[in-house]
Amino acid sequence: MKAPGRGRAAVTLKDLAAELGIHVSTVSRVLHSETDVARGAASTETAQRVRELAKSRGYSPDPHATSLRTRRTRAIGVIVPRLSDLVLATMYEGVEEAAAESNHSTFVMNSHDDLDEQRRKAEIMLARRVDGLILGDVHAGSNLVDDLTARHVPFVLMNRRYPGFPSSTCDDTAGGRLVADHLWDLGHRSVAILAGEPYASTGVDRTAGFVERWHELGGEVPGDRILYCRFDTEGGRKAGDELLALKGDVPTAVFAVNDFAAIGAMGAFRAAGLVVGQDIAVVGFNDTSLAAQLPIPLTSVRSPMVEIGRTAVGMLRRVMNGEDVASVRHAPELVVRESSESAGVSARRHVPTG
Amino acid sequence: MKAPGRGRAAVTLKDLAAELGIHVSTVSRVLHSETDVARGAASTETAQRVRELAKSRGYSPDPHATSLRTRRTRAIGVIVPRLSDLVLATMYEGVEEAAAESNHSTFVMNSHDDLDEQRRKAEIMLARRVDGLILGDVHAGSNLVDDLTARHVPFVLMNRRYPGFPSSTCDDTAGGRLVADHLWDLGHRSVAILAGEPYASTGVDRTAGFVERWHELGGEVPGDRILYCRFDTEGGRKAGDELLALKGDVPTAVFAVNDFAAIGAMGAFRAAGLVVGQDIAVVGFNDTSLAAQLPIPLTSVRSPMVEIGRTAVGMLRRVMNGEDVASVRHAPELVVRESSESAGVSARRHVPTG
DNA sequence: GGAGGCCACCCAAACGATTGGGTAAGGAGT
DNA sequence: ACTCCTTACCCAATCGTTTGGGTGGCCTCC
Repeated sequence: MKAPGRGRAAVTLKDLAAELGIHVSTVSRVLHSETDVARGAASTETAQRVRELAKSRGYSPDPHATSLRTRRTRAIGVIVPRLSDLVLATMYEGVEEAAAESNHSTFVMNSHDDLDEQRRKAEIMLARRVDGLILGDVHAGSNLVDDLTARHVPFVLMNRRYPGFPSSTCDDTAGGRLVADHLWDLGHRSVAILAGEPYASTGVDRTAGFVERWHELGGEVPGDRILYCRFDTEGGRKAGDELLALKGDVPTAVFAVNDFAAIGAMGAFRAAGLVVGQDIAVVGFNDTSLAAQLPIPLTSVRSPMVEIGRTAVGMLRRVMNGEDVASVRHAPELVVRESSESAGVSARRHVPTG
Repeated sequence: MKAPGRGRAAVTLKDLAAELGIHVSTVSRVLHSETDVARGAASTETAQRVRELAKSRGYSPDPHATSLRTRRTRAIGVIVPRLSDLVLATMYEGVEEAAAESNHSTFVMNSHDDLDEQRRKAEIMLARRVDGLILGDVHAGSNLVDDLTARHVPFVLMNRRYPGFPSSTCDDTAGGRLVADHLWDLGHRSVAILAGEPYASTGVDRTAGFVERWHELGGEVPGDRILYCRFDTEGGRKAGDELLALKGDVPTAVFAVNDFAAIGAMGAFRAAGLVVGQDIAVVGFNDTSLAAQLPIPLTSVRSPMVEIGRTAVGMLRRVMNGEDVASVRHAPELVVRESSESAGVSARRHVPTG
């Protein structure tokens, strides 16, 4: 009669030791150092027997006993705004892959981009005694990073950067510049930016890169043509509607710092009778799998999301080792599609609104 | 001089006990039973002092020590095909919420819908000694569920069902029937189904529900009009192209068992010169946040994804308690939008392909 | 043939929390 | 005055691993 629902008493070192008639510490040492016979812990022959028995009994070390003893868990915590954001979910896939390769597990939690929740989730992770944290949701000006530093918690940033702390991000500034060049070359001179949330470096840097390059080229971006918005379709839709409601001409091109916002904006434009790719060019960011498959395929800046996640893990491992690491900004790449293929000069400049 | 990168020696029960001059077991008992003073473990006064000190020192119990002793981890493992699938990511949000409420942590891993990887990930979770598993990626006919049962691992299914095992899913059959009624009422008589992967009960049930109701209404669905496809835009695009390449008339309505597949199909239709919502009706499934914001808003069946995740946690807790639980099928709801608003009778029946 | 050096192990103390069983002091009951 | 009960604690084993430090026996070397 066993406890209902729970079962399978795991095989322990002690079990193996007893069955082999040797001491548990010997077994431990043999199993611990995979390759060589840990500093003469046992004879080659004994080591062989140990490993065979361990395998046949399906021994797997109890991670809690190990952690208790070694003070490390081989677990890392990941906090993202929300996994239902495809961008973060994809980065997390990279994190999971890379973590698995170095024999680490990952905990992931959603902070919903809320400052309190970020803290709360971080505390939960630390209470779980993770070895380090990857923060994918850092807010500009948040002091969480300072607090974690003061507490000597090893962590790195992902997706969004924060000056002075190591981060694995896309080179968002460069991405913004790519878009500026592209639209300028097409002849566009009147543009607007759906800039994302002001607390996220992603949107801020993409916008800044665009504006910087646009100025270099001799263009200008009026302040009211930079609209903050959420990083999802709904946010893009709203910002698109706002843009159309502004006094003055509708711009001939729109740069949305996120594919989903771009999709939402495309909906708004279409509802207003504009044909995207013809009357108005739209460019997104991240080149999510959707972009290429949309009814009107979306021009977008490809960011290596999986790689960003993988890099974050590598950096975190180094930080956990006490090394200093430098931030990595992954190079983006522009992928031109139908949504911005027509030249700006041929685009309608004056659109009757309403 | 402290170890680089790592730090903050956690305060332990022993520390508290020493400072109060009482025994560690007394402290444990006081802190353990939140409300009452555990079966007279300490005086009200002492209990008070203990709790105050614990709070001021920021005591948080070492989960590994606890797990080692109690043989339970308060962690549950979640396996999904991929978190970059918005549907699963959203369900996972429900899981995370509900788990947090009952003081459980969650590990989540991607199996990429690969049978070997499912097993591998499950083993990793079990090696981590999770208390139970939530499988969001079960394949029809896979024997993983039987193996887990044989090993007395508590688990429940989510998203996809498997006869004979408890699952929290959408009532996919009912969802399929809703779509059949909707399209039939609009006058459509020639339909096709993008049915998803044959190993996923979601697609299979949605398809079966549709076909069943369609037959009841007097319609028919030729076998070659049921196309299997991946649950993403690319899969939908391919299946859409295949559909258009079939001999015979293009159907007037298409039911894609997944919003992303629907979006991909819409791309294929548009590329072929068809206007979705006019020449051809398209209906998706899940009513993801994208559906409403698309340039051509997509009719979709809303499934309560967060609730499905939450329910899975509740069920798993009961299973872990050794209780028997019944599967839950959450009721879906049809949300009609522009992509299927025009009547089928007025839709073009003969489309020149190419 | 004695010193020294492996070799192949064993011993035992941790790590932090839980928990079944004490036990001493004080009061109540008879 | 004796027993019996509470109250308010303490004791110690235990969970499974890790790891610094032994310790015999055998071999080698000069």
